[in-house]
Amino acid sequence: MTKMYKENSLSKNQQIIFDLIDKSPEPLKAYTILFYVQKKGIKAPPQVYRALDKLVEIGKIHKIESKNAFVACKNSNCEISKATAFSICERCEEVDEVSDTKLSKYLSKFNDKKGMTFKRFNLEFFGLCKRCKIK
Amino acid sequence: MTKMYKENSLSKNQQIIFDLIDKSPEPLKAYTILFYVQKKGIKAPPQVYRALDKLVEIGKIHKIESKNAFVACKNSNCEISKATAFSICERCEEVDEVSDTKLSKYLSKFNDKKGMTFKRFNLEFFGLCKRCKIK
DNA sequence: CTTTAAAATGTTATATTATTACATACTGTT
DNA sequence: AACAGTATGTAATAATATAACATTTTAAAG
Repeated sequence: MTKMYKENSLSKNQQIIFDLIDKSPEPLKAYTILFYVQKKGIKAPPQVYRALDKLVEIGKIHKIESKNAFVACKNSNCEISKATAFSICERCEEVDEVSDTKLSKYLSKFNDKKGMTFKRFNLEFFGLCKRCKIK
Repeated sequence: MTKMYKENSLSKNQQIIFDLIDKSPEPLKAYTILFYVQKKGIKAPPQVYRALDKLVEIGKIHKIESKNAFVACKNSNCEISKATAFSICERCEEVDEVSDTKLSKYLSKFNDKKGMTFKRFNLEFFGLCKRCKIK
């Protein structure tokens, strides 16, 4: 019959790359990740991209599309990357995941006029963070 | 004094590239654009990217971040690219600009908890379009 | 404990997307 | 005519991402 595979644990490369992203205070790009994990034996881009793809798929990380960079998911409530929202400071480049249940519900229920059925959305807000506003 | 420059007309390259994008039924990528405009004398990537940057800046086109592709703005009411929303079919790749005043207002007024001031947002919905749902 | 399908890995090469840097020309105001 | 801002042309290269193929690991099922 169809086999069941474990869903919780990460593979070696996935774990290495997730740990790095999770510890990072800022979004990491694929080649920055590659640079840092070379000492751990991950030597080539496909290894990085494969792990990233998988981590995105299972919702452990998100891709910030406007920056081609990746952050760990801090919410447990963005159900497997179906509903993501980020705030991005245009000056200091700080990125935060916006977790607002109302917003998330509002967008998840949104139906467009042309009859599309939405499975997923990604929202990116741009502006100035608290600190950068002052300066 | 500070000079005033014209704000309405596009330069030659900008016009060529805008026309191409505007006529296209689908988002166009930079190198696809480059291919099509070579017969008009635009030969190198920087020429394309510069025109694209400018057209985005003045709100004549938008970038679909998840696809690295560009579409013409069909709304006159997304005030200079400050508030953009798109629906993207995951099967046929069709992209439409979502113009929903309520949604736009809701998101423009959204304030996050960390005190950021938002100037702009981009929202991308993914799912299946009407036609692809049937198949 | 062996077989097996799925998942993950390793590796080389290459494709795609985007920018730097610098020289030149055009545009419209003063 | 002088100028400042904008746009253009061009070559080179940087940054991001995938294709293709061989091999190995994982863990469920027999």
